[in-house]
Amino acid sequence: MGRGKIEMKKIENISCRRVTFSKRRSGLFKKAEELSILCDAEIGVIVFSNTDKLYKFASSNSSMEKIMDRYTGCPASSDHTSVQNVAQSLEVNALKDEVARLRQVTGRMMGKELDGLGFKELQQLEHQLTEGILSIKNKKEQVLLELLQKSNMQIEELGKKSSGGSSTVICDYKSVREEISDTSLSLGLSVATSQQKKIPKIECTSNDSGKLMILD
Amino acid sequence: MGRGKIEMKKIENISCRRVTFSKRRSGLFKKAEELSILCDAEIGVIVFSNTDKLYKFASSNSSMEKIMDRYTGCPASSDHTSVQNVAQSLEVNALKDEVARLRQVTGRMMGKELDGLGFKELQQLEHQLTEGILSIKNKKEQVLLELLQKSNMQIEELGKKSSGGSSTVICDYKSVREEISDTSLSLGLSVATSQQKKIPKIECTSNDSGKLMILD
DNA sequence: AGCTATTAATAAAT
DNA sequence: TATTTATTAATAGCT
Repeated sequence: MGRGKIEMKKIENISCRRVTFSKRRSGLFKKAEELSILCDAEIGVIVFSNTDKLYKFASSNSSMEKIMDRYTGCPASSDHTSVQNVAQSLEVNALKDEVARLRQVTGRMMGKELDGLGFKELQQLEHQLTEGILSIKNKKEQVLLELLQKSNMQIEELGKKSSGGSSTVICDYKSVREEISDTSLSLGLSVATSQQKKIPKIECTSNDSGKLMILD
Repeated sequence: MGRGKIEMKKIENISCRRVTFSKRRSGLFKKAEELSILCDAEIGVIVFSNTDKLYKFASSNSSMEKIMDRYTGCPASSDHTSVQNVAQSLEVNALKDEVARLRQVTGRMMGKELDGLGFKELQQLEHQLTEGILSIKNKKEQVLLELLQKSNMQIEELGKKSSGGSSTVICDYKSVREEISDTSLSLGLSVATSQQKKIPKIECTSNDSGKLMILD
C-alpha cells in the first residue's frame, strides 16, 4: 500500500530498509495495541532489528515479563507442534505457491504454457518481452563498447612500448575477440566460421551499432 | 478500514469481538512476518485472547523460545531447534533460494538485473525471448482464428433463424469484440476510443494478421 | 520528517 | 464459517 507494491523479500537498499523498518514497526505496534483494546487481549511483541536493536510492545496493564511468564507457564506453549508449526507450514506452502507462480511466469516468457491465456494477456506478455529485449540490446551495446574501449587502451599502450608506430587506433578486432573469450564474436564481416551449437545466427540490430553479425 | 470506522474501545458484542479478534490476529501476524522478511528482523508476537487462549508468531529461522532468550539477555541458552525444526528450516531455505533464483530469471527476462551478464549470456537471453515472442505470436493468431470461427458460426445461425439473408460470412467485427469482452479489440480501423490504463497503445504485428490495433 | 497515490486491511453484509 | 464489498488505514516512493 504505497506508490506501487513491493516484493516480499529483504530490502537491499539500506536506507530504504531503515525507513521501512521504522514505519512498519510503528504500524505493527499500533495494530497490536488496537487488537488488545478491541478484543481485550494481552499482547506482547518483540522485535530485533537486523542491527540487533531491541524494540518491544506490551499491552497496557501488562508487561513483557508478565506475558513471557504466562507464555512459559501456558500448557499450550510447550506444544511446539501447534501454532509455530502451523505458521511454518503456512510459510512453506506460501513459498511453494510462489515457486509455482514464478515457474509459470518464466515458462510463459519462454513461450510455454500459453493455453490458459486470452488475447489481451498474450498481448501484454509479448509487450513485456519486447521491452526486455530492448533492455538487453542496450546492455549488449554497452558491454561491447566497454570491451572496445579496453582493447583500444591496450593497443595504445602496446604501440607506445614496442615500436611507437601508428598511434591512432580505431578498432582492433582480434583483441575484442579475445576479451569475449569463447564467444567467437566477429565484427564487421561475417566470416564463414563453423556454426556451433543451438543458436545458428542472430542478427544484432542494436540501436546505432549498424551491421554487427554475431555467430554464437 | 471497513464499512465505516469503529471506536477504539472493547467490542461488547461477543460474536463481533470473536470475528474481529480472528481477523485482526491474522493481520497482526501477517504484518509481523512482512516486517521480518522485508527488514531482516527477528520478531516474536504473543497473544492471549480474553478467553485465555494462546496464539503466537515467531519469524522464520527462529522460535519464541529463542527470541525470549535473546530478549532476556542470554545469547542462545536453550537449544530448541529440534530435528523437525531444522528439517523445516532447511526446506524453507531451499524454497527461498529457489524463489530468489526464479525472481532473478524473470527479472532478467524483463530486462532488469543484467549487470552481471557477459555478452554471450545476453545473446542467449535475447534469443530465448525472441523464441518466446514467436510462440506467443503463434498463440495469439490461433486464439484470434478460433474467435473468428466462433463468430462466424454464430452469424450463420442468426442468419438462418432471422431473415435467411446473406449466407456467406467473411468476418464480423462486433462479435469478435464481444468475445474478447473487455479487451477493446478493434480490427481494421483504429477507432479513437478512450485510451485507458497503463499500456496506451500496442501495435499488433502478428505474422499475417496485418493491421490489428489493440487499445488497452 | 511530511505528502499523496496506491495498495492492503478489514467492518459489515451475505 | 467463508466470501464479497465498501471503506478506512497503512505505506512506498518522493521531496
